[in-house]
Amino acid sequence: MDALETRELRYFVTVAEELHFSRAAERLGMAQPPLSRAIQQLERRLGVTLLERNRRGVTLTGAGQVLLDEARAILDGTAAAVRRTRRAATSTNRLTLATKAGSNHELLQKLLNAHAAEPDAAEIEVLLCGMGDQARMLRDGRADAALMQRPFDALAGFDTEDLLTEQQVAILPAGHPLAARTSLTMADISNVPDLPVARWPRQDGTYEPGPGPEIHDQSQLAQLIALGHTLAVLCASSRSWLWNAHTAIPLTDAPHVTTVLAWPAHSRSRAVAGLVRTAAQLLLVHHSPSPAPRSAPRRPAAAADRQVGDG
Amino acid sequence: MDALETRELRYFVTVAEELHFSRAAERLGMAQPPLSRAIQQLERRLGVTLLERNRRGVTLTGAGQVLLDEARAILDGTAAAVRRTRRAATSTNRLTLATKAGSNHELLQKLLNAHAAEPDAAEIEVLLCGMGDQARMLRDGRADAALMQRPFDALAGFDTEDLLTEQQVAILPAGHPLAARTSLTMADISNVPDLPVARWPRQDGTYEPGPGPEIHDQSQLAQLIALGHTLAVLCASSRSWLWNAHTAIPLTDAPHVTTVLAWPAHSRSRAVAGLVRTAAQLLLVHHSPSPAPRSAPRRPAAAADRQVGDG
DNA sequence: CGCTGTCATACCCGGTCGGTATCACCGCGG
DNA sequence: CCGCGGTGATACCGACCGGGTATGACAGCG
Repeated sequence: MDALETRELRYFVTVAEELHFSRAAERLGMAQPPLSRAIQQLERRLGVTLLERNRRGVTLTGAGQVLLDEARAILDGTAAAVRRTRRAATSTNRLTLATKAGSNHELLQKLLNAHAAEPDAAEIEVLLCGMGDQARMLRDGRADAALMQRPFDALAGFDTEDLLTEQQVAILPAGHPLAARTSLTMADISNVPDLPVARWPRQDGTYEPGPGPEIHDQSQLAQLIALGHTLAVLCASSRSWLWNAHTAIPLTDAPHVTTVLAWPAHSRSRAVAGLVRTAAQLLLVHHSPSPAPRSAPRRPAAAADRQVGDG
Repeated sequence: MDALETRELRYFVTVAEELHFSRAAERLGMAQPPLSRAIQQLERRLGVTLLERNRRGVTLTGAGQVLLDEARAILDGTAAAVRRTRRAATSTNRLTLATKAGSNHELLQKLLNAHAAEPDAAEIEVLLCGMGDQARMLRDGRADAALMQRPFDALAGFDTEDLLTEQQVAILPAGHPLAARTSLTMADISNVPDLPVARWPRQDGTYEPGPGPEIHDQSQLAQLIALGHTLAVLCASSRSWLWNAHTAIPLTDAPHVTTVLAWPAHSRSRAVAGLVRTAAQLLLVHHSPSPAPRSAPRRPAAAADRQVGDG
């Protein structure tokens, strides 16, 4: 009745992407007829038509769109499962921490120091990656944990531990008139004629249109600001890598940014659990206790936060 | 090199659960030799030993434990994919909302009313389920959205929209001495000799040991409290279903409970998006604007919250 | 009205999945 | 010490099914 072999999902995803059986078959390295048959079988078993075969082309039905999303997630999941399993077999008591290159220098340093001081600590390999890549690394099993930022990064599907909340600041070329101000608002900087705001890639790697330059990494951004070609809004800890030619001005009305330690929601890795524990302790040391009484420092293991009470 | 057919994962999970090839084969409705061979192939392809075959029994290796978790998630995912696809095919512009039976009556009512008033609103089927079942319903594709509570429910893997944050209250039998108080603390109620605190099931359905009765649903709890056999800690909105024989006393030091609307993180359903939108509007109407400037009301569609700025 | 290009159908072959029989090994008890 | 029961592994075999080739049905188009 139900089976959904990954082979079928691979086939379906390819066809759904190409919307063309012959091309899909070519991409899959097989002939077109067996591919058609496989999709037909899949549709028969599900009792659902996934593709509308009109004259001149194939289109996805609503159900097909749903299955496409699901299938992609499943295939990514299996690839991640392979990687995680292989990594678990080869490197025990090691762990890969993904972090944005050139971001949160000090926090990372503190975290690594604290963790190294811990007895029986796992060896940490730091994986520097581009802008939104931590989520992908975490999702596909190339990393065990990551430093990410709310609300910028997509945290869905991860457990997180808040590490540091900070204001955002505007980074301007030092000589610019606005650089003399002691504070700014979003309105102040959103329409400066000679300083278009820098544009970051979105989740899918594309950029929304706008006058500002497209940013790929932090060093490029630093250069562009120093040259007076753009301004950027960053979290306050970015001050650590500013140049002399830069000025950072606090933004009063920009949303706060919270740097979090994130890990796959169902992780049971002892190494990750250890890192989260040290991170939580780090938090207690450097900040006042959180205002609302928290249930308990979350551990990745059981996720069993359920306590007393309910409604 | 890598493939991971779901058939193999099913086999591996069964063997890992039974830790016994013959029994696993029996459960799978097949003979033992092909099962052994399938697992061997899997291990060879992964290049990882998943099971340690000692004399007298089979044990999981570390990598095997990792793959077991991953495989379970993948298999659950495929089952959910089938359900979601079938539901998408049959019922368009319908949506199933899972909620704890007898909980958040008023909020649910408001949400449904607001949504019904919306033009072009999807038809909502309310699925009442037991204590922690909403997460499962959401995960396995039987529901499209759910009302859940932080920090009690496991929200990992879901996108959420906060709806209502409230204090917790202690529910006591009306005649009890403590019922005369105007407020209580957790310490006050944790060790009342004649009123052990009620125990709820954990994620896995088991109960942690303790003197109080094991609670299965809200009506049972109400009865037990009225009889003077237990007390319970619930969120304030539970007052709506209290009996005359009950008294609700605010708890000053219990963590606040937030009721959230949750949906699968990658959902692109238009119907869910509509519900989330009305929920967000409901929020704006009934509460003051949130203290911290939020980026934007999150929509399930793109999840593209990434905006200006980064670090 | 063929020509082209689409997906579906018909048919065949070979790999592989699963079954049966058996082996190798170990612990145990007579 | 030697069978006996019970484990998983191996050997072999048949049948099914996944894949290939050839071809059909059908629509758009020059």
